[in-house]
Amino acid sequence: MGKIERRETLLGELEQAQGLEALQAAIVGLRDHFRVDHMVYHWVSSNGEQFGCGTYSDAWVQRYVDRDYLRVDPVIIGCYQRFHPVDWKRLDWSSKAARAFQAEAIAHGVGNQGFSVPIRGPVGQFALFTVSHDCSDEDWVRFTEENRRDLILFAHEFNVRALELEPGRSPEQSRALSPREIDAMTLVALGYSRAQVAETLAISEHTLRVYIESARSKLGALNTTHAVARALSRGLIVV
Amino acid sequence: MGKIERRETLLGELEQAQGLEALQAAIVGLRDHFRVDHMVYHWVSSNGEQFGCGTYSDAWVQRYVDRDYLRVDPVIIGCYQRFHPVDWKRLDWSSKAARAFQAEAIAHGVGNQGFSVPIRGPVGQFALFTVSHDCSDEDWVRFTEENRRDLILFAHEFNVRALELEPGRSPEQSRALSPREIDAMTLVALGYSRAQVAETLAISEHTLRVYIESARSKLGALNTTHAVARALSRGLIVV
DNA sequence: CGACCCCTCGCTATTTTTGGGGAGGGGAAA
DNA sequence: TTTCCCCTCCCCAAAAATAGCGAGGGGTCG
Repeated sequence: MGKIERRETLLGELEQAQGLEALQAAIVGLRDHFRVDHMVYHWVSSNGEQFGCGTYSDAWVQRYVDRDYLRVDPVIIGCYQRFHPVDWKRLDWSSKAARAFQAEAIAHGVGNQGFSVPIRGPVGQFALFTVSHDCSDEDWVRFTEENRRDLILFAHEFNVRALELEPGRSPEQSRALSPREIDAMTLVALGYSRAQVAETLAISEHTLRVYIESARSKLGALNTTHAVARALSRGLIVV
Repeated sequence: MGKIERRETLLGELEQAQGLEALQAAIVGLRDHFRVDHMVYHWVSSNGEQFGCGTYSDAWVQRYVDRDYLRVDPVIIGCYQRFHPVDWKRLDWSSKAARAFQAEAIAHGVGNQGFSVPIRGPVGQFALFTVSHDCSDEDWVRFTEENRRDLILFAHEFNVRALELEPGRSPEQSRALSPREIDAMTLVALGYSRAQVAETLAISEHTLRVYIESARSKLGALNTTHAVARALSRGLIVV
């Protein structure tokens, strides 16, 4: 069976995958398909909960969690700010903590090469699809050039499956804001004071306050800042 | 030339594409490849600026912008809250405004069927890769099932190109928040008052204030609400 | 070593926001 | 037609956030 056919088969299997175990099985299949040391899908849900599957050793995963390496790992830090899939070599390993982390990772069997695809969800979800391997720089460049597109595709497919696992996320859960409320909240989110917002919208400050309070009660928020946060998280306003 | 080869050729061309004109040319090529009526790539940058390329008529684009249909279009509203690529039929067209919008869109040559792939960037960018066509429901289901993966792949490729067009976006432009600042801003975003946050973090309210002000200045924000909005938009905190 | 950032604490005064009332006209949906 | 929501305006008192000054110990990086 050729490479393309095998890829199609794996994609088909992934589309059928239900639940975390199936994803775990799928990622092992992918690792063998790409002939790399490790493949990991890791995901931070909108409520901060973490979740993942992959082929790293349990010891490494445990250590990673215990020591809160999320805040140290240049792969995470870099990908949080990036949009493109990225080769680990292009990340910032200059800090002392990062280098110590890297050494420890390699000691735990993580390859010296890596490639990660970041993907974001609507309410702050952040997922990382990573492939890691131990080889020379040249071999790695060749590998990533050959497989970049496939990796992106698999990353996306994993995300779709993973999102299904996220509990109780109905898009219509919150009443929409009225146009005026959206205007008001947007300007407030942009840092304008109430007086400025009222002036900008050409309404009295009292009226403005009614909008803000109305939006707050619709969003179930405790105060204006909370309401802005919720409106942003739910995509009701954009700044 | 077979379909797969043609796809590979188009992907190759897209990877070479530089600038908006090249993207526009690429999207026309894609439309012909997929044999659909319209294909559009549309992107809201982190500073709110909009940008797009595609095959909709100028009249429709102009009208869309003039009437601020971004706030009405169920495709935009729905995809903002969603993660998956979505068929237009699954969106909420129940409101009067939405139906009026739909009728007008179809009158302007937009197909009755559509499929959109939402993709998000690290600092609030939001992109939508859309294909639209005029055909029966059955034909459309067949089309989307056949081409879903390819559409996702092209959406991603467009994003990579588009991000290159965004001016002066260095990943390190915004200093990261310190752990304590993240704690503070997160709790503030959750609606806690300063007193409550200080108590929760077991620090004095004065110290807390230092964190908030520090975060605010790092984020270039005008006030706390603004800082929370920016931190959320940039993915520095999650609520 | 010096510079820089992180964490922690303090004071006073002013400005702003919030919470509680109430009121009327217009439009859309049931 | 009635009901509900949207838009607009007003007052007052209490609570909260902001602005300005200050201090010290700890770590990392060049």
